[in-house]
Amino acid sequence: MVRQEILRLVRKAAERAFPSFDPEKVSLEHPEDIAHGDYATGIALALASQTKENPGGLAQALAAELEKEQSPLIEKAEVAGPGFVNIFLNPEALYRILLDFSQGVYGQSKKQKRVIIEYSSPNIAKRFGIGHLRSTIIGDALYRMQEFLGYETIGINHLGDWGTPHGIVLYQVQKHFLTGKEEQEVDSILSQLTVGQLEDLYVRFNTEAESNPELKEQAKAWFKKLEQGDKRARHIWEYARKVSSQEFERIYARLGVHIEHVLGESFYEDKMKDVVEKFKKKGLARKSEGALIVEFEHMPPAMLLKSDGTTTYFTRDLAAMNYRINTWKPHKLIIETGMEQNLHFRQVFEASRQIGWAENVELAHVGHGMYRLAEGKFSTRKGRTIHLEEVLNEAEERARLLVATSESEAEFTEQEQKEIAAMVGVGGVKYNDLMHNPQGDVLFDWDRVLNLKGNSGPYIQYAYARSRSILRQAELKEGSLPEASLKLAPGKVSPEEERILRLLYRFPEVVQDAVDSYAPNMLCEFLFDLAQKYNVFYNTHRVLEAATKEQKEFRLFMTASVARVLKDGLALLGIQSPERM
RNA sequence: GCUCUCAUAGCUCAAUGGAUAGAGCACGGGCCUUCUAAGCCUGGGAUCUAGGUUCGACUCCUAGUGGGAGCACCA
Repeated sequence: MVRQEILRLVRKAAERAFPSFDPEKVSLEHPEDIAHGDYATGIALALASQTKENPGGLAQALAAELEKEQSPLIEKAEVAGPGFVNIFLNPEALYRILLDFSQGVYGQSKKQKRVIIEYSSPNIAKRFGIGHLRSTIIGDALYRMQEFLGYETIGINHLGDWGTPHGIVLYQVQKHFLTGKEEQEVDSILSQLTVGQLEDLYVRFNTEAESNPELKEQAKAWFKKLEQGDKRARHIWEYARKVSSQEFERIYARLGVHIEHVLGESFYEDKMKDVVEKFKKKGLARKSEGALIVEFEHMPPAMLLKSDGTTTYFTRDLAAMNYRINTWKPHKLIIETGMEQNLHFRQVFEASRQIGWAENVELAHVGHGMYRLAEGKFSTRKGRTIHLEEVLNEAEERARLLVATSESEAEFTEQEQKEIAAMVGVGGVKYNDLMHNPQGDVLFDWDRVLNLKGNSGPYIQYAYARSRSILRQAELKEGSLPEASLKLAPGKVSPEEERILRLLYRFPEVVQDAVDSYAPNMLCEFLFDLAQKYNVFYNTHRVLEAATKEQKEFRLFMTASVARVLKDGLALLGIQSPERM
């Protein structure tokens, strides 16, 4: 990565110029205006305020030391403004980097660090709602970006398949479908139940329970039966889990998401007893009002066992922590869920540390905001949800209407139209989710979710399709760009081209930043910026009819680099790039 | 009541403490005989309030206002 190398050089120079300055405090940024260079550092300013020296003089000293490094990467370092040192990259080095990019080589380092990420984690017996899109897609993007950076990444789908809510489903199925039936009929009755029906039963229960709170006791009793291994409870539960998993797999396939391990809450069923024992033995658990709790210094307590002896999700998540850390020995464990679980995971992490499981692992909870309706909020319990399939169908339909009016070189067949509409529709829905900072809520608005113009997935896909169209018509074999195309230096190329060149090389560092801050929206931003700059170039200059052979080759080279980065960048977001649209 | 989180243009979002706060949507005006107009150009518009820290604050601290979430038998 370019930034790492520049940072190293600036630190070395700073050590010589200002021996008292902590090299760790060296800051590096991309100036907004490219006239201010590719990188800039304001450390002379920071230092000057401490030593009361002239910041301009300090900056001069730093720039001089930096020049002495004679790095092939740096063309010049100059002092500007109140005391910034602006660093300009050497065009030739830049070209070499971009040449690698055009062939998909990004200089990723193999760090061999192992990272576990838990994401998606829908509840069984409910259809896949728009709300589950966030965890699924943010998690998927983080997964892909980490792999890109060279981490060994393990994905886990922590299916919500255990706990009292499932008692509701068991109770309802028994009451409405199985009461008074013969044992041999049960299988055929169950096999006709759909996830939609299970969800309806759940919603109905909650409505009825509002006027009849006693029902909740029934649900609890059924969950207890399940936990104790009651045959009927087990039977219904297994069926609900199976039919839900099939439904989820269908959605995942459509989203292009694959999660290696499906280890739902029920997987930890037999591992919880041990967890409870360990906490008791270490004196970390205490009886309170009949329940068994763990206490914390600056947080409310969390419950290991309810007064009826059943476990809670706190118990299960602790068992999951223990299992994952023992099984995979990760350097880092990330859990992606809604932010309403922030406190819960702070408790789980703290408890894990108290008992000594987390000594060699960094724990991170990424809590995302939820989809919000302008008129109020979604609630599965009350049946106010938007199912993801509905959204995807509508998005694909809108994309298909646009594809039909495409000005692409050739007509699309029916099949091609369908494929493109799927890539564009699904890509648009995903991008709309990922472009938001995970922490914030996302206002659900049909027109926005299905937007195919402006800052959207399809906008980036469109820029890609245009660039590919040019490369096709140039009949260029991939990876066959001649070195001759590198003769044009920045400064000799147009501003539209230079802006692209000085943006492209940042791709890997943007991915790094997005991973470090768990924010795929940073990559969205970058790709949109790049697509936008390419569109500006596209509208200002010709590639295929460039004035000189040299210029044409240069523009083809740049187009190939842009195409590659757009495609690979979208892929990290889990979005496909159609060759034509 | 306590804790966490958010507050930037009419709307939806950007901006590791740095140089003139950027986009998109919407609205007004332009650009297809030329590589895809899902595009480009152009115009108006914004940091919740009051203090503080800093050479420098949208960013950090304190208080307040407003939205969201959580706070033991739901997950």
